[in-house]
Amino acid sequence: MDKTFDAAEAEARISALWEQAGAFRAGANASRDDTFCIMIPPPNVTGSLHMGHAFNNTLQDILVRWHRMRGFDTLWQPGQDHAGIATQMVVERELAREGKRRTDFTREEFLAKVWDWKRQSGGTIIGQLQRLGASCDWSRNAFTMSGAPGAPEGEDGNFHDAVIRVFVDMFEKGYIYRGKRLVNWDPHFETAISDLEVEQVEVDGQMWRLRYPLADGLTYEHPVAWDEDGAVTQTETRDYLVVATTRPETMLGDTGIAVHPDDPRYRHLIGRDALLPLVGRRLKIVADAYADPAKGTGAVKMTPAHDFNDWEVGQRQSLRAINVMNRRAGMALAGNADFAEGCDPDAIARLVEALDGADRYEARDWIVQTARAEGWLDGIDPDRHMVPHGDRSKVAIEPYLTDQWFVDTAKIVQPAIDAVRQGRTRILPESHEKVYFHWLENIEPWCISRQLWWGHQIPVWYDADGNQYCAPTEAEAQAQAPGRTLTRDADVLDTWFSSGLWPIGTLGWPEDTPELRRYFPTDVLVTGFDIIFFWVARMMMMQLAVVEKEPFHTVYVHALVRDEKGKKMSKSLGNVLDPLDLIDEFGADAVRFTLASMAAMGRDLKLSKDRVAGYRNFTTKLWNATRFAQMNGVFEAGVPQSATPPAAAHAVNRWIIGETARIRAQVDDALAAYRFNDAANGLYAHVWGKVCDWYVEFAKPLMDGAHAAETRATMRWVLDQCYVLLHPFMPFVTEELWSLTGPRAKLLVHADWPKHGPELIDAEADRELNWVIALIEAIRSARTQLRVPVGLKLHMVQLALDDAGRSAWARNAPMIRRLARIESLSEADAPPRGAVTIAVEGGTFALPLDGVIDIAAERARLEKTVARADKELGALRGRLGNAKFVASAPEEVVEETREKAAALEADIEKLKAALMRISELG
RNA sequence: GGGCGCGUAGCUCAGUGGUAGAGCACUACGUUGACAUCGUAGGGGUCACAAGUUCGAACCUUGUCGCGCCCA
Repeated sequence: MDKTFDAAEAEARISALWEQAGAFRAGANASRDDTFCIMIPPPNVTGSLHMGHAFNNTLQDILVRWHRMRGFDTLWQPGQDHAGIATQMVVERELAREGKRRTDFTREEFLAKVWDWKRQSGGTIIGQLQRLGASCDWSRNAFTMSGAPGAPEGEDGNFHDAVIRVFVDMFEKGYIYRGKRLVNWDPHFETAISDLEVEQVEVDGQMWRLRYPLADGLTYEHPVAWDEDGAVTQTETRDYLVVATTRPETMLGDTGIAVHPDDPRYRHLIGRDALLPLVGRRLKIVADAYADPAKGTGAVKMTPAHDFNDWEVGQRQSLRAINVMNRRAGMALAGNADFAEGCDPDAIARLVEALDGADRYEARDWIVQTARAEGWLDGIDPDRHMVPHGDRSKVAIEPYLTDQWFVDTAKIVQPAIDAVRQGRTRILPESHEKVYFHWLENIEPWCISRQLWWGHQIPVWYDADGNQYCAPTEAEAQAQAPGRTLTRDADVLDTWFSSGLWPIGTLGWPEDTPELRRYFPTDVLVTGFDIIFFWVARMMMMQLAVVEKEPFHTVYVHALVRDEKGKKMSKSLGNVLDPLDLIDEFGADAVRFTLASMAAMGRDLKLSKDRVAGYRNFTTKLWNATRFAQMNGVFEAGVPQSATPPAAAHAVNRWIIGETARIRAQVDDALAAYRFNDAANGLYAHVWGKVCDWYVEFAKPLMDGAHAAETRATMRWVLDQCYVLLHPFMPFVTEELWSLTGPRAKLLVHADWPKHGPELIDAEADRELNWVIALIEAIRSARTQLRVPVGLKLHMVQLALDDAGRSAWARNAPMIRRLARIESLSEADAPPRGAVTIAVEGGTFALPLDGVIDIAAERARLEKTVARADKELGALRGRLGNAKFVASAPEEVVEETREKAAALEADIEKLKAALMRISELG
């Protein structure tokens, strides 16, 4: 064996080995009826692996490998999401390089280009997940557009069928409708997007105050001076209202002005009119509590077609909604009958001339300048406010009035709420349940139509009268409309509509496949909280609406590796951490182990490269423990290799066997509770802190002599257990070590997970080895502090020792002597002159160092130790002296405290005696 | 404005009532039958602050300060 594990060389080879063996196939290694199924959160087909993916998939892989090794019939279903906008964007960008636009092609031609792109670049993330070691059943890789019309060969799954079936099903149940509503319109992609795809961005903008004249000679009194108590002392008469807006360009669509019904300034104006500057449209002044008298002038202009709040007010107050924009957020004025209605034709002509087709921001400038020139600009205030932006396009979203398809979420939300409320699906950590409930209980209709080409085209046809025919195929739609000419709705469905069906769609639904019967409902969903609404809640609603079952019993919501762009990371590290770079540098095992060890529930993780390096060192440590074993004949043919531990006689061997049983239970408990960090950290402490630091050292002197055979057998078993238990976390190095350490019936990926329990723990061996370790540590500590040369072997005197100590010494003397560098031991009643005292449970030893040690240093050492012990004893006695403590604390706590105090007292006594002696010397 | 969360060693973080831990970093020493990607020993924290509950609080309650995220 080399001195280190060559991850770069081994990982590809081992990946290929697993793949060849079909090790990840659904049901591989199954030895029982229980199934375990995880659906991968499908990454975008445009995506490449970032830290969030690495984290998410590491956790899934740990669960999957753990279950597979335990014999569950396991399926980890992989796949990608077609990512409508993102993918169309990527392909359009490529076309733009050739100076072409999407609209230069027919829809079919364009879609063929998207499929081409998908074939060439869409598999990137699969290869990256494989580098991470993700043990998905890649033979079942799914895609949310598979089977769509125009899909090339090799994309012939039936996901499209599932999506269309669900749409038709939900349409027929009345869960889906088409309606004219305000939607979030992305003027860059020229499509509607859902609320969730909108980001609020705070921008420094301005608030423009505009004067709208009152019609018919109306006036009102506007306060201009106040007294100390805020009462108005002076007013001025105005024949105009001042309204404030951050978006002057929308004023062309104004159809009213809202004032608060109780606002005394305006009460007499309610029901009367103001006049819209520029065009002279009469604006009804309406009373609506939406207008806040304390904000601005208390009069708010209403633009129902271009603002969500105004739309609500408009609905209540029967205001017209006039759309003055086109799909690109330019002004749409020419031939706009709604806009022209009731306005002065000359004014309309002027505006068409000046603004028709102008971009919204140009229109804003023109309107502000004109207002200033014409004297109705009242003023400008700087204003910091939130502006909605498209999460993909990064341009400001327009509330836009169009016909769109909606899921009437109110009708399907309740079962999704009940499922979690009643515990059929559990969300971990629980704090996220609140978020889930809050969103679902306040759910808005879900806009599912997108004005894109890449996606599942809506299965609805219209006749000349606009009647809707919803059916899975054109023929079936036609059958509903005999003799009529039908045209299909051009829009496609929101990508999340299809990924909402991921659990059933990937398993073959609507067909009744064996996989669907076997693996659905699935078990656990592992995902980041950023898509609880996008995906988790919608999957819950849709699965319940379609197949009336919860798609999974547990949702494990992990924290985010924040700042993908590295803002926070750059502070400490100076750059972004790319998981693939990290894998190149440290190996996939180290990256995975790092992520697992930091996966404390509900807390973000900030990765540091040092930490990854530390876990790379951990793989080396395990590697070298194996290397030691190999050099000492542990893997020779004569040494039994077994899943059950050898019947060992020596306490050292019995002890480490018990420790192994402990860590196995600890790992299982931690994983069952999704405490990945506890499992990983426990394994780290076991392998490094127990096996390498102590057991391997203890074993060295045992490699010859009476216990040689059982020690080799024990070490073989203990290391095997390390490989098995670590495998879900570090699959590559463990698989490699498994193959290097003897002929094996199966790959490690399919090795049996141990079931051993507390019966392997030998309490006596445990006590004995803990005593031995404490003694060695005490001697080492004393030696270092007294600057005894490391290489110097010392004689030691046993002053007093109880029976347990004596037999522990007898059995473990070679280990103690070796690790503490003790040459010989003699007994005496009193310590020799100038000796250093070593106090352990049940006894005292002395190291005669007259002439070798610094008396003052030893006195300082003892004083420090005594002071520390005294302080602790004081605290313990304080507690024991408190009658209330003894009365109210649990008995075992009191008893434990008493024992601790007694042990400390004994220690202190010994140390003080030693201190007396040393003081006499100097 | 509402909600959630965080503030523990120099750094990154564990720790859900019994008196504080890990890794890294740091200091000293070190070629002891695998490992310097290592070993041994060590230094370092009034657990943000304040009040309360309790025999006992990093942990529970309330408030304050600071920070982050989500939603309006």
